[in-house]
Amino acid sequence: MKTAKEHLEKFGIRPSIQRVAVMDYLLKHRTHPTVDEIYSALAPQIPTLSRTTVYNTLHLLYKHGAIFVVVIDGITAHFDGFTHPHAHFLCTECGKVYDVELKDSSFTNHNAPENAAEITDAQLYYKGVCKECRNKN
Amino acid sequence: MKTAKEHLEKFGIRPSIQRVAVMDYLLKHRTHPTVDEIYSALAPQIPTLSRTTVYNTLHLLYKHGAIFVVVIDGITAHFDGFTHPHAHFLCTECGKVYDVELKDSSFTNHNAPENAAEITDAQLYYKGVCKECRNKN
DNA sequence: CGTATCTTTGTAATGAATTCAAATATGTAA
DNA sequence: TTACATATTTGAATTCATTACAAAGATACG
Repeated sequence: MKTAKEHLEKFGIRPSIQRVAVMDYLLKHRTHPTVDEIYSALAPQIPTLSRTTVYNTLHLLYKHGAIFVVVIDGITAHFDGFTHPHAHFLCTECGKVYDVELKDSSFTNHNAPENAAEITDAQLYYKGVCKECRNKN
Repeated sequence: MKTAKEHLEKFGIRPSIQRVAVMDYLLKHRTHPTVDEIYSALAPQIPTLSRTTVYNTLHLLYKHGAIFVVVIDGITAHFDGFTHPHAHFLCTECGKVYDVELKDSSFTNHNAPENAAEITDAQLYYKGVCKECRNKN
């Protein structure tokens, strides 16, 4: 696996300590963390870290295509360092966001909006109940 | 076109004045309005109308499958009274949300999440710049 | 008519996200 | 190295969509 620093440089982003830490966290934690989860995890290592920096960094990473932003629950943004085409599944019971492998990823092109001059992002979301939650009841 | 009242009854929702007004607005305005747009449009006709009622009503309609909720810009929810399968396209310049006709709508089944016990919703979002905005520059 | 239930209302609270200006760090040229 | 411009980080204050909640009002049903 490429290091976070290499990742950033690949996307033309200057690798500051904070940026490397955020990128590294996203590469190592495929759990679609929120800003607060990222901030809380990194704050002990970087005591001066500010929430604003986490926001700034995530915006920057997104703008350069280094991460996905997953706004699936309508409340909080989740972040994903895995940028190969894939969909997401939100379990509305436990709130977890799962990756969904695409067996057919050609649909995004087939269905592209006619009145679009440019498409920068395409996301496929599922909502429902995951098997773990269903088995609990 | 079916009336808003008939629509609500079809989905098992009691047609109060406020609910009919919201449903009617969504059926007649295919612009994916926000809560505030709906509230502002209806407040003159229903002077006692509360924003909370609009929220309550939209939640209820969504729960009964009478409308779509489109959270595409990550900030504000947009509402859609047209519930046949279709995708959405957000122009990041003007903020408009467009309907996207699906030429191939079978992808949702093909790509359904493996660890889902139940799927309640599937949404396909595009982001980019619409032709009108591109032509302005 | 009376009571239980459903619906609406408005205020207050929540909390994710943004704004902004000051402080700090980094890169570059002399 | 030093000096200066630029880039980045920080934290406090603010914004604003959404939710919580309890009281008021409307509706259904015996």
